[in-house]
Amino acid sequence: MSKPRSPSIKMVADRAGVSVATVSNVLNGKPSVSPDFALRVQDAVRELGYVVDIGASRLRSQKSQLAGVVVPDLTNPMFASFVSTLEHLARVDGFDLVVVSARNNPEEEADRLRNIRSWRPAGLIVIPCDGSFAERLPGGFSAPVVLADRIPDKPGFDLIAVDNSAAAGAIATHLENQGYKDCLVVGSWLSISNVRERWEGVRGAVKRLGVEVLEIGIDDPEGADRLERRLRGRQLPGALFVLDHGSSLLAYRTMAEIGLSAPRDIGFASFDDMEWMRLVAPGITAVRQPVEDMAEQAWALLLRRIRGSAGDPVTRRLRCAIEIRGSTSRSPHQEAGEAPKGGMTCTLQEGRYSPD
Amino acid sequence: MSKPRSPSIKMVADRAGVSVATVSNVLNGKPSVSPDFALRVQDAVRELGYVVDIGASRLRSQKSQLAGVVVPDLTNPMFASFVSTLEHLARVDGFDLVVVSARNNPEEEADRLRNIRSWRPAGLIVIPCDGSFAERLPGGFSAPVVLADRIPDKPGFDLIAVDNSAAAGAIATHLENQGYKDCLVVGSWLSISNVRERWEGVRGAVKRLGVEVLEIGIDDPEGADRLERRLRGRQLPGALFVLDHGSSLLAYRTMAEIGLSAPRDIGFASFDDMEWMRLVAPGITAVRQPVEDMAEQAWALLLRRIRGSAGDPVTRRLRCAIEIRGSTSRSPHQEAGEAPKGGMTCTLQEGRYSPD
DNA sequence: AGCCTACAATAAATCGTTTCACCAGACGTT
DNA sequence: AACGTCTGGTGAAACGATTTATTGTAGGCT
Repeated sequence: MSKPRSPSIKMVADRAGVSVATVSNVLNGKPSVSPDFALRVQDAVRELGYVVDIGASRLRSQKSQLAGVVVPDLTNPMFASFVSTLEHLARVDGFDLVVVSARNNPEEEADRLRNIRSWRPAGLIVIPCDGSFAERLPGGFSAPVVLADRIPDKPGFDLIAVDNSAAAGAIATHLENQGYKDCLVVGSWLSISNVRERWEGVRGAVKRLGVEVLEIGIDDPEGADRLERRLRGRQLPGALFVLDHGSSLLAYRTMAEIGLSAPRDIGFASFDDMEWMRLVAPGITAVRQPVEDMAEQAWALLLRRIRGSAGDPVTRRLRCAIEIRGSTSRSPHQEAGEAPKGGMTCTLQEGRYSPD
Repeated sequence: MSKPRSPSIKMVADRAGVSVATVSNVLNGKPSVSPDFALRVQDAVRELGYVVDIGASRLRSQKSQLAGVVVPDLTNPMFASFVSTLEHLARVDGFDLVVVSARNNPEEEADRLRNIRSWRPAGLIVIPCDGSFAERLPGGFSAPVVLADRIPDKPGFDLIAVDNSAAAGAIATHLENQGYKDCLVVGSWLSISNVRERWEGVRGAVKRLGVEVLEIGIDDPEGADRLERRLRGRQLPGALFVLDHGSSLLAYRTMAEIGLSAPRDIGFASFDDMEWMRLVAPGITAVRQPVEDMAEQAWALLLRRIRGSAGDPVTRRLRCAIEIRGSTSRSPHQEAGEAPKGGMTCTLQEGRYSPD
């Protein structure tokens, strides 16, 4: 018993009693094919359960209906919903997606990028692992590439990101207005552009608030130790502002282990507003990023490039909202750890933050 | 200016001064090609930045190095890490993945399944939306299919799932042992097999504990209303046990809005142990599913089928662990809402749960 | 030398499509 | 009737790879 092959266009043609060219014309909605022939073809297609071989189709027509997506980590909820939105949009335009995760590893990213080329995608959407992305993009890659969320060191790419600096600055201003004197800013790596931009946003926004930065890496036990030692030290900072999701989880857990509670012992704010941040009591003040918008814009831009729109690389920055919740409150009535009541949402106007 | 095409094997052959067949032999590590020719080919490959066209390759060799993955919802962290693990494993075996999300919609799932056929994947791993999956699988689909996490109504598929019944039963027993008198069991849809199995596991495990079930759907405002009304009613149940992640988020939020706190006013336990459940204070008692194991086994099984292992469909059940935390505690010292200290992990022995 | 074997390299067929050039016939015009 | 002009349909050539069959060459053996 030999393996059953999928029915080919030739079988359809035979069964319908027409030529393969006619079948192809019917399937691609070409004009100039008579209604009765079209019907016969459609019947044959249905009876055989025929579906086009998209690989062969692309090979001949040189038109790829595939886009590649590379993200640093699929298990990060933000990237997951980025991909999910992207996939939906792409399908609407008749594109399929091959999604790969670089698992926060530049080498793995380079490998995936090389590998993805062999699919001959029409375009790529990439959230790079780090700034040196440009060096890892295989030379002579001709399909358009749109970067999202993070900026590479070298310019020259289309880019959709959020206004990290303004959003982080707004949080810092909020902390200052709340009366905090100093703030420990924690992030994974400053070599990741958005973390760096957030840190710079903090520094640029405040003058009275004393700020200090701590890099703790990604999944790095030594970084976790450094953070714990810092939080156990005598000079506990007034507030903690964490610049990315992974670090937020770690920091919040570390605080709990030490026995620090926000806002009682220390103020706590985070970039990346995750589901759980409004479930804990009190809720955690955080920056909410417009992930769906980012995906939407990235796809729209890529599609334009695929369709052939030339022109200089575009950079677009989307505005974030900030969610003020109990974890940064210094007014006594919030300290009791009452039920998280949603808090307050602030949209940033013109990149500025209106004081509390 | 015409579009630059990717270099083809022919260009490599020309540049190396050999035939295309030789290039192919070198690239596929065929024996019987002299070292100096191999070297010349490799040089040419490097100079041109050539990568094989995987579509053309598959077309000729009839060997697909692609597997399809269909999940109900990519933004569910459990499925996200399932996919992430899968993707890593597949790459190790030289496979690529095309991942699609059905967005909890059976029709969309059917559409994706049809569409994915045109890629001629070597196999499929599917977490079905609901029990009627079998009817949506396109007829005459010849590649092997491995289902994960959820059982279809009709048997006949390879299946990797967790032992829902035993794990849910263990939670119920735990609640009973803690002295709870009755428990409201909440899940999205009992038509989803694992939710149903969990509910049946609860019913089968306990005799003294009074149980009652409530279906609230997925993203259904009316279901949310029903839950809220039930929790505001006079007869507040002693405990709440939520059977899936989406419902857990909703239930926990609803409790907070009403002003109910666990375990003070009501016991609270959940299937699906998510990051945030040990971050809130007190931590939430939950079933921890072996997602990575599930992905591993699913991939291993699919690979065996792809390689041609015949035989009857296999069903494998993996054992869960349960995390006992403060949210179901009736001993007074935990009520204070102290820092979540990790709680206690229980591995289920032989599917039985040893009492607290 | 003559013959057989083993090895290296190649030419050509093939996979499932799309596309291009062409063809037969119907139709309209003078 | 002779001549263009559509119209609906087909055969065959690509696309970029792998695989099979074939060729040429060198070496070993009698």
